[in-house]
Amino acid sequence: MPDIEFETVSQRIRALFESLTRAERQLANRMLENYPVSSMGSITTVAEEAGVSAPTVARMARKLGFSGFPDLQAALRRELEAAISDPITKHDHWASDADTTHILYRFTESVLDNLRNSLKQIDIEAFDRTVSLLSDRRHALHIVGGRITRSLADYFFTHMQVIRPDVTLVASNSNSWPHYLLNMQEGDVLVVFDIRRYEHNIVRLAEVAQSRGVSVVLITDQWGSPASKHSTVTFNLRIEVPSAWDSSVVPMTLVESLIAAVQADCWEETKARMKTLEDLFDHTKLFRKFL
Amino acid sequence: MPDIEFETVSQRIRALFESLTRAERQLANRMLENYPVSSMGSITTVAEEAGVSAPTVARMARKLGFSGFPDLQAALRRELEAAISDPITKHDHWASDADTTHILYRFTESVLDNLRNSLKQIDIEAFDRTVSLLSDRRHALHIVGGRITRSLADYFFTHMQVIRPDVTLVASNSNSWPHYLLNMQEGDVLVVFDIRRYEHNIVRLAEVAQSRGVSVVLITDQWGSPASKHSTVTFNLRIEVPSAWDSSVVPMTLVESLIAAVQADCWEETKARMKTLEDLFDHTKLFRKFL
DNA sequence: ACAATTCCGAAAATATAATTTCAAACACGC
DNA sequence: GCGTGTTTGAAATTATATTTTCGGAATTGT
Repeated sequence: MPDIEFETVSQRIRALFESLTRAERQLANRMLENYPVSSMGSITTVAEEAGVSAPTVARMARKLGFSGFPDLQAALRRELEAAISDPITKHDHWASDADTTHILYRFTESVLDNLRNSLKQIDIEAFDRTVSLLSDRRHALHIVGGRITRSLADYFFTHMQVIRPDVTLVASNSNSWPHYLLNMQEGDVLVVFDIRRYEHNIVRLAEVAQSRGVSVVLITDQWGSPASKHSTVTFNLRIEVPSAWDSSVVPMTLVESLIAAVQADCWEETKARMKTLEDLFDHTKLFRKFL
Repeated sequence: MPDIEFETVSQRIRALFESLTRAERQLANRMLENYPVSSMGSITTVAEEAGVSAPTVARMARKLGFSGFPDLQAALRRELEAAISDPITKHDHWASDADTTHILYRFTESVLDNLRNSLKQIDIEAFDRTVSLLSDRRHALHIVGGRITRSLADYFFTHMQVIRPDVTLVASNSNSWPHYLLNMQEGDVLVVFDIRRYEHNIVRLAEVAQSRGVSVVLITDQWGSPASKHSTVTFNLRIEVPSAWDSSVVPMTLVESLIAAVQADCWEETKARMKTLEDLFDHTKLFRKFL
């Protein structure tokens, strides 16, 4: 039986997380996922599902302050019973307590909404077409973002650079754009990020690029950047959140999905490139491996 | 395993109720009361709580079509898992049925899962504490990221820079870190992004910073960067997705939530700063307004 | 009321779960 | 790199849970 009665097991796991070892953290993560049902089976089952050994589970139970695994389970059952019989069960579950008004909760709800609404509107055709454009190593890829979207462009660039050769990040300072345009060939691809407070220069860049035979992929918001007049494919994403700024979460999700899809398309080459990259890192000792 | 797959245990109990004997009915009633948690303990406990003997419970499990009591329990766990996760998951069929195997769908589902699982684990206290740290204009704020998280750090920096003065983005090239450390005062705040393939240098940076009296806020993954030993607050976020890389969507959501919260805290000052920023943009015509 | 039948739980037998032990693997400081 | 302390799971051990057996109690039909 635990010393401190009013804590839930999940709270305790989170409190002790830092002091847990690798295998224990792996278990902790599994336990918190689908909590608490994922810990309701036998110690063997729980261990297997978390990918650790039974003794690890037993040790964990002790660390959490229980006399053993069965004791922990009993606590979980009591919690579950309380939670289920509680009329306020409707409570969207992941909001542990009465905090539905907390900014973190409202913000996340809003992001979840945006994700669902944006993604269901995306034309799979358009997505696949974009993936082919990005996978085509015969043509160079250029990426550009604006004041805020610069980071997204940078993120996209960092990954694409590993996946394939001939990837350029266009500096966000528009003075040097003519130089970049000079290097864009017919058939090249330009990925443009432009969300509201649309930037005039970016629109012009897209226009010029397209006029020179470059395929323009535009990632913009639900209202649409004027650059869409000059784009081959356009993605309109939801970006509104309870904040003074817009959210880049949905655009980032799209970017990562594209990365995942392109990477799958070019897997053989990407694998080789990643291997080389690893070697380079090892060699230059830029960072050490952990875990 | 039951013959008929689509029935719930409770439905089966009710269907067979008439054919049950006295002791069995007593047990059945207890099982349906506080269903299904009341049947989650050991057979002995369940029997005791229902006021019947263990063999009765075992026989009951067979009557209900299971191979034994453990089999029944497994079925209950599956039911419970489905019942608990469904209301949250709301598989909104936002995809046109056929495409549930498409990478875009799978990726987004995975992101949604990560969001729900990460956010429900965040300690609201820790979040609020971080917001106070970030809102405190008496102390400078430093931000640092690694190879991949650099973009995130940059994104965070871009926004915080507008909200408040004294914000520094620490260059990701570790050669210059001593210079940055030199400028960190006791009481300053350092926000560190470090997700897996943890970077040794970053861990050291956190260590040195903390030893010099700097509050370290660490944003890491579910396994936890070693830097957490040197941090004041740690956020463990889920980053696994069906891709060769990890996802930064959840970290970005946290970053944006923090931005929104800090901005609300410092609203008067932020509003003034945003106004000034607008004027500066107008003046230098760095970009033109649309909409 | 009294067999015949079914039901039920104590106790034994069996199966499974939980814990402990311990040696190999690992991370970490020097 | 090299030794030291920690972590970890396989295997052995112990504890517990589950099932089976079986005789007495309850129920039913006549």
